[in-house]
Amino acid sequence: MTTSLSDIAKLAGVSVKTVSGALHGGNARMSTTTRDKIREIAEKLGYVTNLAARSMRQGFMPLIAVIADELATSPIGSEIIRGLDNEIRKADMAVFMTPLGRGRDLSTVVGEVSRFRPWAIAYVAMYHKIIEIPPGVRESVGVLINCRESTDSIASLVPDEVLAAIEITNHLVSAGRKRIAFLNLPGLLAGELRLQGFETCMNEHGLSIRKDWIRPAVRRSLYADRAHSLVAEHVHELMSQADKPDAILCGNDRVAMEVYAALRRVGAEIPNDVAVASFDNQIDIAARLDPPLTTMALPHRAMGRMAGEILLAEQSPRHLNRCLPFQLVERNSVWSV
Amino acid sequence: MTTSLSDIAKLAGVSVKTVSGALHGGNARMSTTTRDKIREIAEKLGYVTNLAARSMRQGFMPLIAVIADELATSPIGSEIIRGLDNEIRKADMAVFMTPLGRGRDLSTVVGEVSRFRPWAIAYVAMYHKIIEIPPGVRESVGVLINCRESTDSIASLVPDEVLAAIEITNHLVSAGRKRIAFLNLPGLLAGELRLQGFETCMNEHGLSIRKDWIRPAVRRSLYADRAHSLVAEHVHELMSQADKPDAILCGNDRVAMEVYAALRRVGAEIPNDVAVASFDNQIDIAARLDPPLTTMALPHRAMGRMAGEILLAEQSPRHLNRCLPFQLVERNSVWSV
DNA sequence: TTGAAAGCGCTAACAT
DNA sequence: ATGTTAGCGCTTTCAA
Repeated sequence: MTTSLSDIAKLAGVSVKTVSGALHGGNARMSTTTRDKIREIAEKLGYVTNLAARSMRQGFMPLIAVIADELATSPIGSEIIRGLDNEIRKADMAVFMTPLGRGRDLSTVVGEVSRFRPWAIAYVAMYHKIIEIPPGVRESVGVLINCRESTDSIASLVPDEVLAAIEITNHLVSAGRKRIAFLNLPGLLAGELRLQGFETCMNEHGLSIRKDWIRPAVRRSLYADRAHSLVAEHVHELMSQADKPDAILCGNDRVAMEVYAALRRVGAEIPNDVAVASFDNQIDIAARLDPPLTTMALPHRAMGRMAGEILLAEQSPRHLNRCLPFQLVERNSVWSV
Repeated sequence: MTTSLSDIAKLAGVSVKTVSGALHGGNARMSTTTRDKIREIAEKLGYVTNLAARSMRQGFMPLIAVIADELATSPIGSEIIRGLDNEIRKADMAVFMTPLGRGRDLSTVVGEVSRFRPWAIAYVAMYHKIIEIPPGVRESVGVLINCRESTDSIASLVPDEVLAAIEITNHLVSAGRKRIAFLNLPGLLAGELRLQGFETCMNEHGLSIRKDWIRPAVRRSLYADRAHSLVAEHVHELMSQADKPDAILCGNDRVAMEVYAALRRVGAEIPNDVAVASFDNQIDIAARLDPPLTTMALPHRAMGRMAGEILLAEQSPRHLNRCLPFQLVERNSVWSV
């Protein structure tokens, strides 16, 4: 069926070990002639390393198992994966992604993926949250991405929501906006932290924070598609006041998308009448809105990359919690061009 | 470190084979007492099957490797994966996804994933296309998803674009629309086929097809984010004619999103003045537009599921090409509610 | 019903 | 510079 080292050894008239050294042992010393001969034969026979066999000796498969929060419809996960993949590829590892869901809880799934004997297991949440990892699997999980434990007993990587809110608010203020409304995501950790940042920044600039201009973008606490959006009515109310906002900060790009529609309906122009800014940089949406949306890009790629570094490190730190900065993506919804 | 069958065997005072039978051999006949005792010990020791070791005997790992077209930012892939995952999970297999990209061509990646000895390899394209699989790896790939070879030498699953276009056009016509414009995706197989369906349906209804109402949504042939969108000007032109369209069929949901904005700018209401319909059902967009968008959902899930069936079948068919139907998702952009 | 032993493909330790 | 051997954890054949 498939070619093995011993097949090659037989044809080359050498021992299996020599073949192993020639093909895999980068530092194995041997005559160039034998090495070349072996490689030639391997090539001709279409030899492919059997990693399962190798793992029997090494004790692990060159795999990083990634367990995702929910059955990720989201493009969110893919950026994280890409960052992680880029990083661990250097160590000749591969990522192996599995979703939770439908009665498959974390413990179950950790058990399932452990059967493959991955080098490490990462857990990634689809939105920034605090989670509880069951004690039984706590030792198995090497890093938490986009979430953290309340006790921080596992290394974790999260976006710096507070800083992001400060930066984007700052950006609005630099653009001369003083009357900023915030259509936030209710019941979400991200929303809570961003509100902190928003208030901090407004205070620093000596700008007044109008409590009734800070509103939830959706009715339900979870920002699902079916959640009833409150954007249209909020925008309508805000814009029919005598004292209108000159900027609307949005909980995420999808909220911004609805804000665009609502603003258009009340005849307000973006950004001349009202600047719009947001969080996420969901590329399909942000780049395609008219005008293209200025938004804070989540550090998904960076979280993936750092997760890789942590998992490959000699000494994986356990009690590390890093907040990674967002990146401001300037488009045309804040400055009039 | 990790518990092995022999550890359990020692503790239970039985042979390894007996343990293997008790834990994995569903049909292995043995006394209930030994079986229970073994299972209890395994549980206590936290035994986890080593699939790599098993694969040494079986010759393969219980993995389906999925090679994706491009570094999938897209949520597109995830629905396919979900369908596939659901299906192959029944056979206790797992999916293992790897993207192409940056000098990692198909042959290379097939080689890479083959080292894991997966049960089968699937290839999935991010958009419907005809591809060329290099002869060297043609035997390794078990199924093509969302694409097909020109020679159909590998089983393939694609969306039925023609039928979808017929159905959505039909839907528009049933809603009383007679003057339908089509902002199609240029240079794409999907666009070509959908145009066929559109024309077929219009002809069947005896409706006139105005050539200058069939326009490309973007300038470049590839529908990338940076591609220059022509939507705004097209809509503006179309709507400033005396004889305006009463419906606009869009190449995909992102085009529809821009059409919404453009229609709003010219003061046209959806769906009263102009109905809008589309292809894709990109959920983040379609469900959130105002009004929510009626669109043909791609059969991603179904393609994934069928791919699983094909790969698990005793006799994987090679020369099969199946066109799977889209599903009409009615929202509020066609019928006025 | 259970045990013993071989062998899957590979690498590491020890020999030559 | 190369060969020999053992053994990773599992399943399978052959014995008992």
